[in-house]
Amino acid sequence: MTTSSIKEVAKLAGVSIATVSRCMNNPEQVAEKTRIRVQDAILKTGYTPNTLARSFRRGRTNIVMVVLPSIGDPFFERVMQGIRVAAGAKGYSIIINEMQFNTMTADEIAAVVVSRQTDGIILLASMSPFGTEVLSAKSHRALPIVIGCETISPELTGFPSVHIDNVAAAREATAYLVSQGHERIGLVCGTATSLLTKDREFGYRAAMRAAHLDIEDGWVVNGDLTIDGAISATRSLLNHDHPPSAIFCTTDEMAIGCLHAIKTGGLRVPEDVSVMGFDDTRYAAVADPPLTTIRQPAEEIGERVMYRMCREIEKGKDSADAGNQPELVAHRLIVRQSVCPPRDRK
Amino acid sequence: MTTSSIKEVAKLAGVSIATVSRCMNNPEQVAEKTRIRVQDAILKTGYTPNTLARSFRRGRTNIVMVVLPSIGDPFFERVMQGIRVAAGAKGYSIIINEMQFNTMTADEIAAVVVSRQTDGIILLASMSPFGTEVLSAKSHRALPIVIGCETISPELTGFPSVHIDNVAAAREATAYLVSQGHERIGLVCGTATSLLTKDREFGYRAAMRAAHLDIEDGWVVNGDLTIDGAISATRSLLNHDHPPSAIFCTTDEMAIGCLHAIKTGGLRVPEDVSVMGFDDTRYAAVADPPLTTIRQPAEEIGERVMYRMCREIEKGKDSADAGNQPELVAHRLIVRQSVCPPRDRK
DNA sequence: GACTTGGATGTAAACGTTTACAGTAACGGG
DNA sequence: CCCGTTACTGTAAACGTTTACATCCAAGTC
Repeated sequence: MTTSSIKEVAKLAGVSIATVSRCMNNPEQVAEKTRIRVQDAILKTGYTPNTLARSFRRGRTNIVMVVLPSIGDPFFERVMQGIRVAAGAKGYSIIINEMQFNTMTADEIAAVVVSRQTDGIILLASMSPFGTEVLSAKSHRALPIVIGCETISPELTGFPSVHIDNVAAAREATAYLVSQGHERIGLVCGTATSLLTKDREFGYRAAMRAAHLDIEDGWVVNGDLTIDGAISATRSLLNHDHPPSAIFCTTDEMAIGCLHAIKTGGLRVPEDVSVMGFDDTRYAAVADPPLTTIRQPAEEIGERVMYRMCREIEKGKDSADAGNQPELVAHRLIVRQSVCPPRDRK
Repeated sequence: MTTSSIKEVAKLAGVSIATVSRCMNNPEQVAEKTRIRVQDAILKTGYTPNTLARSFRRGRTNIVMVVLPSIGDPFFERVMQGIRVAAGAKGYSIIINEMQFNTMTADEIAAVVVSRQTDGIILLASMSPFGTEVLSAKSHRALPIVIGCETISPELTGFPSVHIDNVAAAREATAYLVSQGHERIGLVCGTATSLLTKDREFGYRAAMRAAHLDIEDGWVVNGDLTIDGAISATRSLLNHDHPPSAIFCTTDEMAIGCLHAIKTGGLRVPEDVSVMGFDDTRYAAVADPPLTTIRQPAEEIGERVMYRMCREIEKGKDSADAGNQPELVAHRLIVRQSVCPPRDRK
């Protein structure tokens, strides 16, 4: 059965197509009795508007795309949760695009931008400077972009964003380790493309400096954001001439791998080595031992990012881009059992 | 700067818009020298086709939607991986929709179906019978639906699908527990809406029957597919008058919660209680102890589902629906360290 | 009763493509 | 030299909406 269009509804109801269209979009403009006649006709024909035609005509889709590093990340699940409630409230649909490693290139994103399939893009993944270049060069028309979670990098300045203060949070986490008596603290950090973990690294270094503690060569090592990467990173830390008594992982995901590597190496957490995570994903509390970590208000970030996006879309092209200060949200240190004072206090 | 359309390209190149269109879609139909002239013009104007207009005109979007229970699920991440490579190879984009608990209703899905925003739907989540009813009732036009992972339920018969044999896999898992000497085996299963975990429950029961083992009241308990749910489910199992010596969780996610509940209850895994998982997510190998589990070839499922979808889309409406046998893929028992013979062999 | 007002509806253009069809020019064979 | 063929290109309609504008009619207003 072929799908029915507005024309058939109009014929059946004995009105023009304009009236049918008005019934759907501005019901208050049409007289009550014709309105119910039209609604009857809609029911009878089983009519549903062709979204494609509508978006085409309107020039907007009411869809926003969110780009995230990877599906299956327990942290972004929480962010998405927030995005979804906000989107629902404002009548937007969201589609998700994964930028797994190199799966989705900046070019592809730019293609989406330019081809007007979405009204805006929420970036939860960091893009290489090259990527953002492409993005701004190609998208002549100002398609709204809002950044979430990610720290603002120089190239991204000018885009609105909402995130925690990653530097401060990492400083705090490191300071907590120091306050427990640790002096040899290692870092398992992310790849160079992940700006936000770079910020955390920066915070860690700042805290170490503030505490007048040295960072020996080989104490900060790349865990590449995966469990396996964190495992080998941790092993190299444990094999160090002066192995750290505490390890700060810039991500809970990596902390999971870190715990595993320490335990399979025959050491105990936290008695032999303390471990600190970041994010507070749902696995943090059930890790063995439960992870001491930094909690991000992920749902809140999601909601605020989406609301911000709505404002961007609605304000259109006219108003000048004033007040693009990043919105900062509050993080929180969650103390569980993966950190304790070092054994060999010297 | 306003976005350029095919018309401007045509004007600049001194040809008609039809020729420009042909250059993009059937380049072989246009003479070489005009083709390069047009391509020059495209470059100069920075023209990119308006996807919305194109999809509208063509009546297809080259987008398929995949519906999954939840973003942030480490198992579906692997399936998505497979889907993505297949989609890329065939020139499709995919958009993801999460059916978190009741977030996305069958009605909403049906709306997408009917409003022609996608060329097909891949269902990785089970839908209630009610849901599928809605789906088939509302989608007059035959929009392709392919089911992945999920077992075929009676209501879904007729839709193509690819998945493992969940019943057999669960039977095998249970049989392995039995082979290790366990006689008191509990089950932490999913909710009633999750058909596939129901199938696993069925397999468990079949294996118990085959081994002439009783299932006492209270030995199968609903873990509701979450970590927290599994924790309370496990606690109730441990408080049972005759607590099981082994627990089979129909999902690795729940097994993680199960491990945690056992260990915080002061018991050891596997010495006091053995635990068996299902899925082999990336957390299984780094759990403490590493989980013995059933591995699903998730990437393969994804790829095959997507290829199947392509065939459905391309065959169109004409050919009869012959050969909708579910495609079965092979699972595999992965033995790690969360299962050992029971202590108190009787 | 003529004139204004305003509410309800219809008419038709427009959005940016694709594509059936028609048209043109060049060319080769008779 | 004419005709048919081929290769290319242009014309215009169509896809299903939305919406500016025109039209119509009933109800006031003086």
